[in-house]
Amino acid sequence: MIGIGALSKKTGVNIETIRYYERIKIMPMPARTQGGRRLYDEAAIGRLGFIARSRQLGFSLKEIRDLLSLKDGHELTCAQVRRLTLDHASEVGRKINDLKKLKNVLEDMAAKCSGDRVPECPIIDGLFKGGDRKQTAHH
Amino acid sequence: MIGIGALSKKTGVNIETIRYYERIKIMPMPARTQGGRRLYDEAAIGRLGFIARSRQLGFSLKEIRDLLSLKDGHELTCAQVRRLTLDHASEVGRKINDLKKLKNVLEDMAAKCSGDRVPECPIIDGLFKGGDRKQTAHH
DNA sequence: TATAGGATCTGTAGTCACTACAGATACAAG
DNA sequence: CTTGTATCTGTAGTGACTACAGATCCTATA
Repeated sequence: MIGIGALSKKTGVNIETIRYYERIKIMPMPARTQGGRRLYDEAAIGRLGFIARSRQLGFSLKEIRDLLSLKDGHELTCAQVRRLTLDHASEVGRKINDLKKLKNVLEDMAAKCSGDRVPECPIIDGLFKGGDRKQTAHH
Repeated sequence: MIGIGALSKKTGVNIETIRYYERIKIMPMPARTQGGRRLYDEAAIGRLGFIARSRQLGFSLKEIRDLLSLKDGHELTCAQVRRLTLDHASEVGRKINDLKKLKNVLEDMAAKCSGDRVPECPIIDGLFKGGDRKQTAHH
């Protein structure tokens, strides 16, 4: 049984964030000392670690909730978890491609710029007369 | 002089977002009809297009404000714009690398999963017993 | 000319995943 | 027993929007 500070250190999750997770019910309400401090057991440590690692892998809290519902109530099949993971992976792949294109554009723009103190900046100009294309959803 | 609907169509920026940009003063207050509807001129169309394209390139509204202050008051030198752009590009590069690693982890996890309805899911298990490493800031 | 419908108006609240703060209490070390 | 740190609760702020309610304006058709 450890306190919130120790849990924070163990998992790398901010104290405020741990309390936030409790508030949104992704972490269960922990035991308390007679003085009111939170006390976490092994299960809580494992669960928070799971959440932290999943967040690092870019899963949303909603997705993590789905993942945890498998563990908690066996509501999802393993195949569904696999699907969720692969969907997430290809989403990441799409994001990588978007960002690569983006990086090229930025570097091309910067290459055209001499760095001198000229009244017209090619980067600003380029951004201004770029035509009106549709926006590509990447979030 | 066009209305907000036409401006939205022209730039691909949501009407609500245009009003939001006005509220946070990144777009100037437009002229109005006698009935109170917003009317946008060429300058406004250009400015919103600039903002939209910059957002697509992943610049924050704060960065865009900096960029625009060059155009508005010539407060930034071209060299500073170049710096901003290249910093942003290398930030994007870092993000690409993070995401590539991430994609590998996800795909490795999914590969270990048979897809059968087994009581223990290797993905969930992997996430649970991953050890406690520090979180890498990627935002 | 009346009216139905769309477009637009204002203002506020919700989203996501946190983070920050204020003021009160608990607890451990000297 | 005091001092200092850790934790408590509750609320508000962040960024970049998005959504809604209820009012008003404008236009096209009957």
